[in-house]
Amino acid sequence: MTRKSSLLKSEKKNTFTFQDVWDVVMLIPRGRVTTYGFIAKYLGSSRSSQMVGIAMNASHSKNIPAHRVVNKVGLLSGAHHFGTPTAMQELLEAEGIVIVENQIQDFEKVVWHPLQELV
DNA sequence: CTCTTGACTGAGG
DNA sequence: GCCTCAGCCAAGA
Repeated sequence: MTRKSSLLKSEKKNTFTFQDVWDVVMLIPRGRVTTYGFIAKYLGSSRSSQMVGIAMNASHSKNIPAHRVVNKVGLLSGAHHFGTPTAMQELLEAEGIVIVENQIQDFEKVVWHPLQELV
């Protein structure tokens, strides 16, 4: 069917819940990272990247590899929310990622694109 | 119901 | 590269 009309009107809200974010984060391969923006875009709301960050804040005590999510330039913007200021960096380094001054080196080589690689 | 809080991002200057 | 502004919206108080 033609969904032209249904797209013009809101056929479905492009919202997502914390659980949706966590589901995607758990798919990030070991030794790779992704960004808040990519997750938001994958979930159909590319401008809601900040919601992804809030979801990460709520992921404490859960089995979520939140350390594999960084901001668009490879900066460990969420490092402060781990137990110690260096916990996030140490987790990433344990997976082979090189970090200098809170910034991932060779970011383009380790970033994981859900839209491309998750089909 | 209202209001605040953000681990963000893209555009414009 | 820097800074500011506005859009985005779930969750909790």
